[in-house]
Amino acid sequence: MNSYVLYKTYVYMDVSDLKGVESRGSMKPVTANAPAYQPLYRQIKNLITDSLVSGEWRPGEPIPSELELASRFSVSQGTVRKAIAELAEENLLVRHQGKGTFVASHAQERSQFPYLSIVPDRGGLDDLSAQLIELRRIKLDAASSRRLNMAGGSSAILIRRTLALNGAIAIYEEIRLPAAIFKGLTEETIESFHCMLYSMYETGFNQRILYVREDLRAEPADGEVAERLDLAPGAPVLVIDRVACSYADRPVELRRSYCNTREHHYRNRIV
Amino acid sequence: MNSYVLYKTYVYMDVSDLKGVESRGSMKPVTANAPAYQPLYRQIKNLITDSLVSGEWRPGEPIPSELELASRFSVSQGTVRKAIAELAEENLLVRHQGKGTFVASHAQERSQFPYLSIVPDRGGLDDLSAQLIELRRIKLDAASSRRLNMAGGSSAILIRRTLALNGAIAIYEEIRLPAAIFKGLTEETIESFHCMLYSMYETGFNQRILYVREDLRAEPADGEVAERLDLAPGAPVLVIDRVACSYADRPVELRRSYCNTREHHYRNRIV
DNA sequence: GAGTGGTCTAGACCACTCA
DNA sequence: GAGTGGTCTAGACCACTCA
Repeated sequence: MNSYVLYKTYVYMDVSDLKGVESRGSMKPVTANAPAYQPLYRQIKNLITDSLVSGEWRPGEPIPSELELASRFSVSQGTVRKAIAELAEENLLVRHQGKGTFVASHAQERSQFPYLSIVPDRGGLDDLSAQLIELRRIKLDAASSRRLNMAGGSSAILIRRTLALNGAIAIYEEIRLPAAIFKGLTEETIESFHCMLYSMYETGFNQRILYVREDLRAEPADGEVAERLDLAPGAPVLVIDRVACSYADRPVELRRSYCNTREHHYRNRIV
Repeated sequence: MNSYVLYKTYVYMDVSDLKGVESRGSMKPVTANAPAYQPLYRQIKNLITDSLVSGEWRPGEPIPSELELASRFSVSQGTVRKAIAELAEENLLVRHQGKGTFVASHAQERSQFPYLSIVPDRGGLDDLSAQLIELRRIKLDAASSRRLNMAGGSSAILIRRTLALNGAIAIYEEIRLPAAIFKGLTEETIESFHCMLYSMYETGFNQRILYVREDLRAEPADGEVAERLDLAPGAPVLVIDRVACSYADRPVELRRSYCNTREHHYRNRIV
């Protein structure tokens, strides 16, 4: 178990317990090196997050029960519940009444296509398939390096592919992955996970995608894009620049998607 | 005060209190006409929502304190807190420690430009201004009527305008509002609220926008769009079709925005 | 100092799952 | 029936705001 100190400023304490402690019930840290004051449930939340990041509990696995964690951390069940509630809200954990609390996993998610916002204009999305064009090593340009918090010229893996929605190719995309994180990734690995890249990141490389940021633009289709999407050169195409992030806001994937929006659109809900 | 019956299936009850009551501690409703079982805090949440919809408490105003509501509904403060927490999560209420809980209002929001996802490629958005082109009455076509849950051919108000971001026109948009809801809306009303339409809906017409759904496409700019946005005819433009909804998922605005994305983009975060 | 929301505890019981 | 998460209560005290 990790070692840690909880700062219970709310707890009833005899003054004799407070030897060497400077403040009590204040916002100030208890010792000079201690982190700034946080409510207990947030400290518990951070401890649980540490265990998730370290891989003590893996995606899909159950974490200890609320009562067990309460006993481990010497707090009430209610405090553990509040910590877990926030983590569930942020999609790090999933709770199932009667069964337990589990580490969230793309492999067993309600949404079959996580973070795919492109949908057919009419009817639902039943079938998604990917056609790999190539996978090769590259050196990152300055802008991409910066977006991945990496040094300029770092090596990366470039994946190019098209996606067919309900059988019709609608997306061409280029994906850049830091080589340092995705050591040993091959075309075979990708194919064994079908098109579920985020399941593969999680299972194969312990990189769980928690959220993505996207920048969208309308641009004219160029040579290869136009060809892949069966568009006339210069025809409008929806370009999506994505950064996918893991724990602690760490960016682990860059993706540029070119979407033919003649029979599809990008669906979004705000708030 | 509204009249209501709370179903406390968890409460200690003497059997003598249960005359005429069919079930106890089960999922079945207590009477034939009663709504399906819900936890107490959700019943409280619905009662508070009713008061918001009816206008008992108006945007920006404080609602009664937690202890006062707990006493009104004869439940514990914790149960009221849980109801309020969900409403705050859904942006219906805003809590301020030490001050109270307030009905959320676009007029006093952290974000100055609610639901505006278009941002400049470099630098922040400091200044937003609108140029009204026209406001006139129209009959809705079939598709628009359907999206607003209205009968075909209903009358509506059409607003056309451009938006300038940091001084440069980047958006041309057409807005359709049900005439039945926005009776008496004039150009002067809009101008008195500057470009803050959602503040106007809220203050002038008691329609608070809670969320929006958007469908995005890349399309070629046509005559007027191209002209307004200073684009060559056929140049790619980002088209956003929005439905803005109020309480109870009621759609109250249709908006089609054409965005020049040469120096701006649509920014989104998923999960 | 009075009043507000925020945190924390302890304990009871319900709803659900699985063996 | 044992174990899980979910709801609800009562009560104590903290953090913050305002007069």
